[in-house]
Amino acid sequence: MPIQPAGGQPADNKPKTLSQLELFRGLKASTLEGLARQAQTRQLVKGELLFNEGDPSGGLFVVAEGRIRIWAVSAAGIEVTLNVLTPGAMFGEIGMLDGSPRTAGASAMAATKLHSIARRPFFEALELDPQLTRNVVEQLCQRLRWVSARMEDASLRQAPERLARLIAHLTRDHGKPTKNGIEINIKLTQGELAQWTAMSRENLNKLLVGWASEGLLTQARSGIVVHDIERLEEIAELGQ
Amino acid sequence: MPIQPAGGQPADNKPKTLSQLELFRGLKASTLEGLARQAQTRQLVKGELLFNEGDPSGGLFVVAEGRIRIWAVSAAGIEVTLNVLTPGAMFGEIGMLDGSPRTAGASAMAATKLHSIARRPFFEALELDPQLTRNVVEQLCQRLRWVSARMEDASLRQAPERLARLIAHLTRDHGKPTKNGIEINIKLTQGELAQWTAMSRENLNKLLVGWASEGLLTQARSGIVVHDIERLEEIAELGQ
DNA sequence: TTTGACTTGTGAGCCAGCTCACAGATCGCG
DNA sequence: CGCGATCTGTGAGCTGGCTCACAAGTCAAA
Repeated sequence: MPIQPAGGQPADNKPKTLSQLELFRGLKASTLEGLARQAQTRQLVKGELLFNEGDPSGGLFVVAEGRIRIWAVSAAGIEVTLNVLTPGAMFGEIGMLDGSPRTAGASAMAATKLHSIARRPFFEALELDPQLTRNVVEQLCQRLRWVSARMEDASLRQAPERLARLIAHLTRDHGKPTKNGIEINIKLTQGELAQWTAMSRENLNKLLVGWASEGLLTQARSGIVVHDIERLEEIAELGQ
Repeated sequence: MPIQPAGGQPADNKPKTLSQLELFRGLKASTLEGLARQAQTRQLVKGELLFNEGDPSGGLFVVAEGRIRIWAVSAAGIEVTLNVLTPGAMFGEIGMLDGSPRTAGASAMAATKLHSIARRPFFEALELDPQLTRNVVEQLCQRLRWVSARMEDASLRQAPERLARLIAHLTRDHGKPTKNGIEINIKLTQGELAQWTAMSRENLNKLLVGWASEGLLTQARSGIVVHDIERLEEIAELGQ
């Protein structure tokens, strides 16, 4: 299942703040201030678990620095990455809004700084500022479309297609042009990429090596460098 | 991908009206009347296409009688059923809310009666009744959880697990107890079930025949009769 | 009640992608 | 600098689920 970073936030690595979120766009200054005042900041070390599937839901989180992985586990214990969130992305809002327990786990893939907003102040802000409600609906719709698209991917696409789609998206959202291609500087191991695309590490490796030998991309220490984004998108669309 | 009927509406076959929808629960009588007055009714024949992926979005629809199938198509032309909606279910609300084009197709699996509400009157009602906004958010959250769960299914579960999950859910939502088991009287061909669980018709048939020979269920003309729901849920949870 | 069009049941063979089993490359830390 | 630990690269099977190819039911309309 190729899951792309949500929202398409720009990929610079500066710490992100609440006011930069889509969700809070166009709010009254007073509402925004109120929320910011009540927000907590939290620091996670690499690998630290933020919450588990089934935990009671609290507030929503915003990634300020680092990387958060959202995952689910099958009955057989296989873990699949549902999403990897980079600075500026928001998560946990569903649990906050409807109060039901978390449906997936979240943990830090690196040292990560988070902002969090508890349910109470958020609902107070909802009362005070009708724009926030509109934003919430808009964000939910967007999330829903995104998840639905992922679901189609998961059931309609073959492994190479899924991987190509993921890399193409990462290139678009996080790519930095260099002399001989576009570099994706999010450092992900092949194992992490494999979980993300729901395939085995070995299979992923073979695909990557194959594409590298065709000159489509190179694997550098810093990340993948894409040389032929057109061809990659072709594979993403049509398979092989 | 085992997709279960959304919302868990009761399975009786009486025509459904707008006022019975979760989305419209607790509204002022005047709001409800206004919406009802503006609602259109539409009759579809078996197989008729309501909308296609990519079509501009109009209003939302409510199934009054019959059955609507929501589907997506892969680049290779394979069609997967994302959902089958029975009376009382609502769909198309995302397009209505955010105005983006339809992300999946919808067509009638049988003669079907629909109510539809256009964007304009809905947004007017949103202004007039704050309860409607709350309901919208709640419904969106529910839908989102549901789609996410389906996505997990799609990438984490094997074919037998997916099928068992679907049948277990259909049993819960649409089952009628009879002398020797619970009968699911939604008539679906094996081909339709196969699309719904994203597997081949042949594979599905083999699973069904296998389970029948173990006494887990029988295939009757009227639908499937489940004899051993516990065992079925066991397979749904753990595979084989 | 016959006939054509769907459905259901089943076997044979194939193949993408998985697991298992290593070898070599790198990386971070004492 | 050296040494576990973690990644990356690859080959050898295995297998779930797919396609293909029919035979045998069922059902609805003439």
